[in-house]
Amino acid sequence: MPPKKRTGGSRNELSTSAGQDNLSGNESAEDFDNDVKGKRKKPATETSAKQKGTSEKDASGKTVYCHWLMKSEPESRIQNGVDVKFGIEDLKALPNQTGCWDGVRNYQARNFMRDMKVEQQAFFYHSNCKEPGIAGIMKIVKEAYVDHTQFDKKDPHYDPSSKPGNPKWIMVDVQFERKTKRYIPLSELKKYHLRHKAKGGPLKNMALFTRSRLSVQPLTEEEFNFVLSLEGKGRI
DNA sequence: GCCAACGTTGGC
DNA sequence: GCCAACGTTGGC
Repeated sequence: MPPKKRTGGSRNELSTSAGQDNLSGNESAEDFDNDVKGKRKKPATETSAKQKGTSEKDASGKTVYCHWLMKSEPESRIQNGVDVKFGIEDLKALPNQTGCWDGVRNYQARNFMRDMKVEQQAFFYHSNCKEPGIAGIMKIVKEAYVDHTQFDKKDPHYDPSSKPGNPKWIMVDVQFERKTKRYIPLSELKKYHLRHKAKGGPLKNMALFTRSRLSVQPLTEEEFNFVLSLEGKGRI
C-alpha cells in the first residue's frame, strides 16, 4: 500500500471522536471476517496490561504486538492521476516530521493499525522500488481514526463502498524518529529469513516473508531487535 | 513489464 | 458457503 501522506498530524479531531465510536463499537460483519480466520472470537476484555512491554497474549489469547513494519513507495508512481510516492524523506519533510498513514485498504493491515498504540515503533519500509528494504524508524503518535481519503473521489484510494455513517478505513499518525544507520535491504533480510527457517533463528516466521503482501505488519520483539542489530553489522 | 501469490467479488 | 474470475501487491 502506498499511503500518501498529507500534512502533519491531528487536525482531524472531528472525524476522530465521531469515528471512534464506529470503529471500536459496531464493527460490521464484513470487517472482521477477513481477519486471521479461526481465532479471535471477540475478546471479552481487550488488551489492558501488556501494552508497552513484549508482545504477548492478552486475556483472550490474542497476541498483542507492539512493533510494526509499514510499507510505502519511495519512487514516483501515478495512480488515478496522483503520484503516490512517499518515502522516508517525505515523512521527514512534513511539519513536525509527522503524517497520517492513509490509504490502507486491506482488512488485515487495517486491523493491525487499529491495534497500534501511541509511542510504539514501526519500521519504515520502502516497497516497489529499485532496492526494497527498511529505511528508518518512526513512532505512532496518534491512534486509529477515520481515514478521510476513503470518501474523496479524487483520492487514489477512494472507496465508493464506504459510507460516512459507517467508515471502513482508518489511519494512524506517525512521526519520523530516525533513519536506520544503514539501509537494510530486503535481500539481506531474506538471507537471514532463509537461514533461520532452516536452522532456527528470530526471522524464521517474519511476516515480511510469510505474509509478503501485507502492507502493515506486526513484528515480535525478537524480530524487531534482530533487525535493529543488523544496523551495526555489514551486509551478508 | 512480467507474473506469482493472494485478497475480493459475485454467481450459483 | 464454494469457487472461478478478477484485481492488486510487490519482487524481480
